[in-house]
Amino acid sequence: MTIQRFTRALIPTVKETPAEATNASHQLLLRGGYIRQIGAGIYDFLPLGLRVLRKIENIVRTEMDRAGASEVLMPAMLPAEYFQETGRWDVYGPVLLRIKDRKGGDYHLGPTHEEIITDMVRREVKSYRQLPLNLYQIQMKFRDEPRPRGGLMRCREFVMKDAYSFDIDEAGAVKSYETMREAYRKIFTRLGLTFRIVQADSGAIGGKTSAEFQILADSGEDAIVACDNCDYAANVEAAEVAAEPAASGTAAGEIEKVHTPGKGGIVDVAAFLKADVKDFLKSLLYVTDQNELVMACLRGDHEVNEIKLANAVGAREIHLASEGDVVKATGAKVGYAGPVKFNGRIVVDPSGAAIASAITGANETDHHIKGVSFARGDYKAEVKGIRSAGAGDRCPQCDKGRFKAYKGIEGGHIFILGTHYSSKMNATYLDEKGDKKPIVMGCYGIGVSRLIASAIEQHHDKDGIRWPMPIAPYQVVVATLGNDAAMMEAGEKLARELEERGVEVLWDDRDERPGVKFKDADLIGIPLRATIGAKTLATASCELKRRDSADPKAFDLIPLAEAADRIAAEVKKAMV
RNA sequence: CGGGGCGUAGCGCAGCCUGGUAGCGCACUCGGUUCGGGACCGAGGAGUCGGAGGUUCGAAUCCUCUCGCCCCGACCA
Repeated sequence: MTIQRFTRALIPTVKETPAEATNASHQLLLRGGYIRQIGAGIYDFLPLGLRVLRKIENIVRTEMDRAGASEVLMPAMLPAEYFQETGRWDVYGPVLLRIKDRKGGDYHLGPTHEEIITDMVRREVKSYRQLPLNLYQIQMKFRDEPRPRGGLMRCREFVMKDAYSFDIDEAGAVKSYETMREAYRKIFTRLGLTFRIVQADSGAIGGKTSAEFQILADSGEDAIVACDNCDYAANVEAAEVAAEPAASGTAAGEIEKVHTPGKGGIVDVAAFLKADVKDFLKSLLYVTDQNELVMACLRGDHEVNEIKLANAVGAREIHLASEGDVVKATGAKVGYAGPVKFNGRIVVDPSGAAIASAITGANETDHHIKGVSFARGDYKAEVKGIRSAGAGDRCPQCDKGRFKAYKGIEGGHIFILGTHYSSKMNATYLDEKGDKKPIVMGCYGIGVSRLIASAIEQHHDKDGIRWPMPIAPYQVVVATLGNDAAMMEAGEKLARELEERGVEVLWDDRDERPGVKFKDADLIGIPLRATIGAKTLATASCELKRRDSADPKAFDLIPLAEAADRIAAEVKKAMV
């Protein structure tokens, strides 16, 4: 085994923070010489970056194998016919990177591989005896993201582990799903990540059973809520809201019109009228994909959940109505819409319907109305849960706890697909009776390259990265201070002894001042640093410093004779 | 795709408003002094000023177009 010397490695660290990087992981990956940008959302992996990527891949691979899955490798470049078969060629839109070959044939780069794997299975699987089956791959995926960002956080080319399960029935699929869920739990734990398994919106492709593995980080793009009492956690998009008290109280008096000049926003009006935001009935106008105009009413302090709203009105997609549409529909400027005397479909959230005496827009510019009651019948509306869950809400599962809000990075997503693809692609098997049945599928993704960034978001300080041992590019860095023959010999010897004990070691043999070596070691984030200086060498010892120790100056002085054994033991212990 | 910003040496930036022929720090090369938390002195090398067109005696600077990148929003591993 050759010892990896710093002088023979490509580890181009930089002192200054590149301007384009705004989050910690992106900055540190660039500064530490892990990655370099090639284009928007396209990166080189330098040696250190690739080492971390491989570490993560291997953990994923071993746990997938342990869970009974088999690894395959599918092409990244795909003929259009497969996506055409399921209709995704048209549905996917511009995110699909399309290319033409020399003959003008349509191809694309794979953003995910449901069709291809389904094709593989339908060719080879004929009988229930061949099922269940779980196949996975670790491969580059391509998505022409509208907006790549955050370094490895959101790329156009990224490494993903995608697995697909095939079962004879729904019960089997659920079992496969549960197995994957458990495997994922192990994977994320072994990676040293703090995460939450979260109920998610499964998107357009059906499937009620779905979970996201959210890595908690302030820089995360997803908002999630988790109960402070039980294990319930959900993406706010999907979070259920505990049942609201039934619409009770009725307004005492009559509806009264109030003049609220130039006060469009709820907060402004509330301040102006000296009223509580919770007494407001917020009214928003939406347009569905079928061009239907819908008014959504919620309690003033709540936010609409557009996914729930779309489901509530039976639309595939909805978007806020334009200013012009609002004016046309309400006869007032934006900010004065309300359900009373509104001519059209209205959906009200239970918490909005429960307001005894609400303040809401008068559908007249610069005017609101007070004393509105749903119970009394001041307006007609469908009562449906359409608001997003938020911090402080009561937990729908245990009914005792309250929600806390977190930010998360979606590291993995698992869900049951059912027969969505298998029926379209005619992937069937014969059961015991000889009946032809569609295979029931599940799919399970992990954003492998994204996990590199996620891990750094969770493990860094002002000096650099603090890798968890299992995914560190090297486990130990040996820093020799000085380059006389005796020092070089001692450094090489320690590095070699560590190698012999299976420790991954980087020997910083550069002719650099101590400060430079220390700074680089901290930046790169290698968990353990063994330093041999002139003074320690004189006493045949070295210093062992831990990157994650609370006291940055703390270290153990250990004899060189014992160093390799002690360090190897410490590495082993940290490998979980 | 909507909104905002930036492209000047490998990296970080100044110069642009008020046109006059390109500069600072880091990095790099050579020499010397240093050597336990990103050393110092001296001497160097390095730039089609993102690209194209225009205005002008003269354009990094003004105008038009274009390409790229970053950030904020609608989508996703």
